[in-house]
Amino acid sequence: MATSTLPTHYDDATLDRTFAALANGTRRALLAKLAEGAANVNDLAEPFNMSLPAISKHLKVLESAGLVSRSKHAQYRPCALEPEALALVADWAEQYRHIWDSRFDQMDEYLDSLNDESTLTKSSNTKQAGNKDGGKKKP
Amino acid sequence: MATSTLPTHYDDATLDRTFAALANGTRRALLAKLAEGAANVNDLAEPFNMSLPAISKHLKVLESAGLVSRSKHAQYRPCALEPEALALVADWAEQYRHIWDSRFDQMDEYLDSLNDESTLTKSSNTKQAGNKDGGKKKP
DNA sequence: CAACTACTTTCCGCCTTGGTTAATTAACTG
DNA sequence: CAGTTAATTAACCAAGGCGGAAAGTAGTTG
Repeated sequence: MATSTLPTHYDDATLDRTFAALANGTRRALLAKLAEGAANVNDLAEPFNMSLPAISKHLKVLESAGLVSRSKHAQYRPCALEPEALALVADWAEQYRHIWDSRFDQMDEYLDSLNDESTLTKSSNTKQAGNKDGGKKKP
Repeated sequence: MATSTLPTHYDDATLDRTFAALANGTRRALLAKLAEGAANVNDLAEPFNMSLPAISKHLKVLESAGLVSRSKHAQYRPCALEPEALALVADWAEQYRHIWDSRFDQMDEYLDSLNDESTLTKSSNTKQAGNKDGGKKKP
C-alpha cells in the first residue's frame, strides 16, 4: 500500500500545510464529502451556507496541502480526495502510539522526575543544567 | 475495522484546536521532546532559538488543544504529553483508511467510468452524476 | 456573435497567530 | 528581609487566515 514506506522523517513544511488545512471544519467537511466520491465545486458548495469563492479558496488550501487533486472537464473542476496525504497524518500520529500504549510507565517516570526535582530545586546553573531529566531516560 | 473505541463523531471545535496546534513545527517539536518524558518550560525552550514567552504561548496552545497537560511543582510547570489527543488524530485520519486501502478498486472504477464520462458535462446540480473519476492519475 | 455556466481572482475588513521586549507573579534561597 | 529562578502576562507589531462582494476568466450553448 501507499503507506508502507514508513518515513521516519516528515517534512516540516508539508506537515504545516496539511495540519493547517485540516484545522478548519469546512475543509474537513469537504474532505468527508469527497470521501464519497469526486465532485464539482458547485456541488461541494451547495450544502454549506457560504459563498462560492469561499469554498473555492478552501479547496485551494486543500489542494496546496495535497489533500485533494483537481482536474479539468469543460468548465468543471472536479475535485478528488488524495488519500495518501491523510495516510501521512495517520502515520505521523501513529509515531506516538507507543506512548499511549504505555501510559502507566510514563506516569511512573513522570512521578520519579518530580522527586528528582525536589532534591535539587536549586542547581545555580543556567537552563539546561540540573533539572528533571537527571537520570530518567535512556540516551 | 475498528481500532478500540470508535467515536463515530468528532467534536468540530476540538479538531479545530488540535489540528491548529499541530500546524506549527515548533509545537510539533515540543511534542516530540515531550514524548521522551515530561519537562519544564525552560528545558523545553532551550533548544529553540526563541524567547521564553514564545515557548510559553506555544505550550498554552498545546494545552488548550489537550495535547499536553501541566502541573505545578514549586516554581516549575512541568509539561507532559497527553497521548489521547494524538490518538484522536490518528483515529480521525483512520476514518479514511478504507479509501486509501481500496485505491486499486477506485482505479478500476475510474477505468470503467471513462466510457460514460460524457455524463459529467451535463450535471449542473446532481452531484452523483459526474463524480465517477474518483482515483484518477495524471502522469 | 451574445449569453450563460462554472469557477477563480482581486480587493477589502476583521480577527487571529507568532514573535518580540518589558513588566509581573510566584516560589525558593541565603 | 532582599535576591534569584521559573514562568506568565501585558503591550505591541507584522503577517496571514477567513469571510464577503465584485470583477475577471474560460468553456459551452443558442
